[in-house]
Amino acid sequence: MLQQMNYWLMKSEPDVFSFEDLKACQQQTEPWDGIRNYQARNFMRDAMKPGDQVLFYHSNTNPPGVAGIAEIASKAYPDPTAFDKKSSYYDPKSDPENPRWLLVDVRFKADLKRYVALDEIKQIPECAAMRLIQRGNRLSITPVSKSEFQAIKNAGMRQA
DNA sequence: GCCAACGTTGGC
DNA sequence: GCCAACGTTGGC
Repeated sequence: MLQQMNYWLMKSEPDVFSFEDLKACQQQTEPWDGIRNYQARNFMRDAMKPGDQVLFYHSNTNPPGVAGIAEIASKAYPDPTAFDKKSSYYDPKSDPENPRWLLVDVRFKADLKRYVALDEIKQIPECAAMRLIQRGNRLSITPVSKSEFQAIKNAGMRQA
């Protein structure tokens, strides 16, 4: 049975974990830990599936933008950093018997020929409704439509 | 580094 | 259950 594929945009600060870092561990998967927002968690828990495609977005950098394509490599499972007192993601209110925070594994999927900066995304007509470009958006994981995903991927595959 | 926007917390 | 205070995000 052919399962419907979903598309996502996931933000990361490249100083912390960049697309190049993900690519460097190409054979392995990377746990997307530290998500401490219920909406983002619920997307992972309720809608993400292995094989879903991801726009890997660099935030808090100049310029912000989509750096490459990743893919979801696992279903959601408890985020161990929530129980690690030494982790900056430690959450004393997360009960190991009933974990509050989840993560998914992510892996490198494909390079783009070039970076697609936020300024350019704002100019793409297909992307006008994206949550990313709405004022005040802070959500680090957002669903994107197939046409939004394709429009950004196509832009990144065109030569600069 | 600034600051607007947003989510969460906790007193009441 | 309201809402002010607070901490965080992220573009600029």
